[in-house]
Amino acid sequence: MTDDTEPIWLRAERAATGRPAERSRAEITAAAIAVADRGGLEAVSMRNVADELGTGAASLYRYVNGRDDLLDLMVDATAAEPRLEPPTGDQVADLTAFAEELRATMVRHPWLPELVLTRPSLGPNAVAALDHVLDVLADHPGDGRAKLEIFALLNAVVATFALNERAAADRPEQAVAYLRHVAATGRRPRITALLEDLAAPDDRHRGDALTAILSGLLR
Amino acid sequence: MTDDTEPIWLRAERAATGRPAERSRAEITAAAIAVADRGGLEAVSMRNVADELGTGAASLYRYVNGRDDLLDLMVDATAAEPRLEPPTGDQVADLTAFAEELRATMVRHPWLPELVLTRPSLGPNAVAALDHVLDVLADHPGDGRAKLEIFALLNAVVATFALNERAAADRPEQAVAYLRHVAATGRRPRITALLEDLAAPDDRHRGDALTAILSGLLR
DNA sequence: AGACTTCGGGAACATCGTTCGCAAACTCAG
DNA sequence: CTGAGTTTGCGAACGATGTTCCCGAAGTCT
Repeated sequence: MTDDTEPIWLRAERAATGRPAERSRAEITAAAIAVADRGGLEAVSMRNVADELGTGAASLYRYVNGRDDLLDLMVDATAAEPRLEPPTGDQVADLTAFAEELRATMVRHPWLPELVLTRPSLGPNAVAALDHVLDVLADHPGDGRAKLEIFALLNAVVATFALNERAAADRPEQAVAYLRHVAATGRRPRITALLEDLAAPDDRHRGDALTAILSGLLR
Repeated sequence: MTDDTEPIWLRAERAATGRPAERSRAEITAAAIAVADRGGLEAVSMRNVADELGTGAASLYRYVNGRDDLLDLMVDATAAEPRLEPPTGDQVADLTAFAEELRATMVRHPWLPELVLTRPSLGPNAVAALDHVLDVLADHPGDGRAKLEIFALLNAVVATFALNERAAADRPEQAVAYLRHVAATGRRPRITALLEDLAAPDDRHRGDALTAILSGLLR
């Protein structure tokens, strides 16, 4: 019997003896991701995922300790999607390239930013990505703690951008509705000016902010 | 009848006519925060909050469109806690001071980081905080879009730190359990080295990373 | 005083995560 | 080949959740 308090990555997938399992963790993860891609995070219920697989909901508990495990598996599965190019020597450029891969993954899976931000857990694929970032930062002075911090912040910043971008795209008026009301009161001139800037066309290209952040962090 | 698609801040609180309400939005928000402070976010159910107030669960829907509204109210209520000191001229220092106030608020309300990260919404108190940041950045070149970005990132970074800090404090072994296993395989020397650095005592003082980020962003 | 409107909240509904228990499917020792 | 042992699949059930309905109670306004 495997310890239930261990992360799922350390629990044995199948038993050597007894009736063989009909499915694998990977299949279940893929089904969960399919459901999420189609209906968002809230659609990822045990019953929905089971339906996607054509099984009963209770069967999932043979592969996973609960819904949380499922979410962890989903996150780590997507962590395999970014292409990890060999370091070029330009640390900031390498990291922004990785960040762009991350962003593309999050566009492909709109439910991902929320999970990444809420659920800090490192699975095998996330460790591979971390290893890649450590590779890029090999020549960088500073201990592992600082580099781990950079990795965490890179993920968080990209996820935050992705989340905000999506919110602005899905409900454009809702996002600024209250700001507009505040501006209308005339009591906060700085907010009013801000709204005028938001109305202007966006000529900045994405990634500027991230480059600035990374430049600061790498000192 | 107020439009249900509007953010809650634009919906009238009480009706002018008819039976007067026995409670206020503020009371309900305070009850929800009390429940969350005591039992975490998942304890914030309509029934629990109603119990805290001594009312029925269905009554809450007279004040709020649903649980999501309640969460928005909670977030904005905490946005009033940070003290907003007048700008000194040192932008980075002023922003890190604000960030420290934010962090303290999140320590007081451990459920807050998750909401801040997941739910980008600006209520009256959040707008006041934004206004303060705009005040600090008054002399800064760059349009409102960039400043709004700085505000969003400031919140996100502080919340990310708070979340990770809490996870590390609550389940210290769980966080690195899998990393330790990866190191034990010997197949990822960079991860092994990272773990050794993590074992060493932490001599960096908090806020270094944020200062670096802000310096980069403010160029 | 009567029409009107809002509020409080018990009851009910759909859905959720999860547990239980048992029949079926398989491995392995003898 | 057999039977003991182990694991899997999963229908049924439990408790908790968010939310809606409905109606009596409690006010305001003409």
